[in-house]
Amino acid sequence: MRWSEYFIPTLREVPADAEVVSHRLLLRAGYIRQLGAGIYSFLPLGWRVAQRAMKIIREEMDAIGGQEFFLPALHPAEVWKESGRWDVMGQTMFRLKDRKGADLCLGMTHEEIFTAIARHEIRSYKQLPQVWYQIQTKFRDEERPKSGLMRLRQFIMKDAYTFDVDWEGLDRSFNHQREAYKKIFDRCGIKYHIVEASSGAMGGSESSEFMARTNAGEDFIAVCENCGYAGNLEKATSRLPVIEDEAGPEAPEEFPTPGVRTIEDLTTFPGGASADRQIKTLVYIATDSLTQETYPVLALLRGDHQLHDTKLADNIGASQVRPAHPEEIRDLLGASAGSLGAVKAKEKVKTNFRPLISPDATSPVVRKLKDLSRPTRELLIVADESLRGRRNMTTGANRDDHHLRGVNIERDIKPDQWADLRTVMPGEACPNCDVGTLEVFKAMEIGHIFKLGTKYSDSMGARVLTADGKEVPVVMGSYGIGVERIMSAAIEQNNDSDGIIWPRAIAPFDVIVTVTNTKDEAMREAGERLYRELRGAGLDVLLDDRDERAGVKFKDADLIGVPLRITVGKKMAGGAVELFERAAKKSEDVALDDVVARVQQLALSR
RNA sequence: CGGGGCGUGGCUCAGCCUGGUAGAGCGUUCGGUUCGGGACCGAAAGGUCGGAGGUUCAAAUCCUCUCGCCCCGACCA
Repeated sequence: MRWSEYFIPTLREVPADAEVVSHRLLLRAGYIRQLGAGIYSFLPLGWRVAQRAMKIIREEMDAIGGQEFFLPALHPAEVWKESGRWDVMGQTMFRLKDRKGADLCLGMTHEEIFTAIARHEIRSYKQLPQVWYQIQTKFRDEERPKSGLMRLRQFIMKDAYTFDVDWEGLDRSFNHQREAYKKIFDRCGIKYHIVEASSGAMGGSESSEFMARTNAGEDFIAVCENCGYAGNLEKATSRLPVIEDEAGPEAPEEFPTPGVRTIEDLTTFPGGASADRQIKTLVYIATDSLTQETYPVLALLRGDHQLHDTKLADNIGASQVRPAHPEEIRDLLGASAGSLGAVKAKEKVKTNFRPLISPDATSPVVRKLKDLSRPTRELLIVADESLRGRRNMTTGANRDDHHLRGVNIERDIKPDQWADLRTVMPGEACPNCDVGTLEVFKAMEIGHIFKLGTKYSDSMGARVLTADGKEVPVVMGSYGIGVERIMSAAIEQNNDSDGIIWPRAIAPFDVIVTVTNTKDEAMREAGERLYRELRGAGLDVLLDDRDERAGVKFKDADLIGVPLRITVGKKMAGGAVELFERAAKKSEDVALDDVVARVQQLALSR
């Protein structure tokens, strides 16, 4: 392309709304423009990058036997009602009605649609496995779209689905996808970690996220620098030193602790205890993911540990959990936060305890309409694994300004459930190897692969006959990659104060030829010749033939981030041009006749 | 949805508190000088001050409502 004819509206000034680097640079370099919150237009440069990323994805999907489909983005409600997700997806789903008043939605993912095809057409194990994928626009009414292309309401996703006759087949399919994902992100020049993750609303047994390290990310992951263990903080664990407790008294002893409200207060209170010898008691209100009942939960942790509420929700089978309000706590246990404990807590709970209800499930706003809320199930007590076997601990007495010492967890509390509830902290020991410690940092989810199992085939009736004639639900997997997130992550990880530094494979052009002075006949002709020859060699070339000052062209070239720049300028006198590598900031002089070979050598090493 | 912020030429912003002729820089156009890291001089075009209503002799400015966008939180395959 000739820059003089190509639409690349670069911006000298930083758009006010752009916060993160990738957003700023995509706007400034003329790749995208915003249409609304979380809705962006790709400009020609941006669309080139997206297409390059999609090409890589297609190649790797096809390489593992993937077959590309193209499914509708507009879905009748029926399929979603069948799987049960019409209700589960809540406000995040864009919903609309047609002229007849029928419910429709815009697809936020396509498990239902692919499953609907599979159940009609696939009857026998002989037709399996199948690997189906598409690259499609998805719609999600995010409550808070943000950070440019990182959290969008409309975005492009590659979603793949595998169908197998059994779980062993799923394991194989899952691994194929996993390997393909590695190749895709490697080729896109993105550094990432594969982490265990919570499968959330997708359902299923196991999932791995591909996380690109960047401070613009929204997730935290823990990574062992020694063995490579990595986990989303929703799942990550660590190894703690064992604590040996003294035996302590026969039974808990209550003692007055006037003014003590926090773990910290109690560590300094005479007769108190260090934080790791305290039991922290947190009151949560959980919503059961199946029955939608709400009920109170006591989450027990060591005093110096932090609860991770996704872990709590996952472990107790809740669709959501929220901290109880002060009046709920008092209502439930008869004391205020600061004096709470689980010893004999169940005896204290009034049978008519009712949580406050919120106007809708996702709203943190709670109305005082207790009379309308339903009576709840019994109190559930869940204790973090790190408390197992602990004794002679100190905790609240469920009486304001009083605590208990000498508490033996198994003897005095008998939790209903043990679970991993605590948030991993940086510097803790790796759970997977003997020597490593964990680092915790921010990352962006660029891909997610799930073993769905039979969740959708069960609910939607996708069954096949096995070799021995039995009818079984198809075992499914689902695998997503966010195309825009590849772009964002690549930029977040590869930029400098001058602009974007594209990894070669997804750069909009392989090389830019900058003619410093287009009024100079010799320079212009050399530029034209290189443009012709480089394209002839199969390269994507951008010729900067604008009538602009050299400085402007250099700035723009750096900003849009093309990996190689050929400067046709004053060195033409000696028959040479300058070859500049954007990433390394290195330049070399190359004779005009050698340019094509040299560029090919550099550009095709991608 | 809770909290905060912002809507003024294409972009970045000032003006608003204390009501009285709508401004600057960048960009754009034209002329000239310059020409390898976002040049300089001169001239010009370009604005329903997000929208509606109200107060007032008079509203970008004060009040009410509303729409949009951004940030933090909550939430999120």
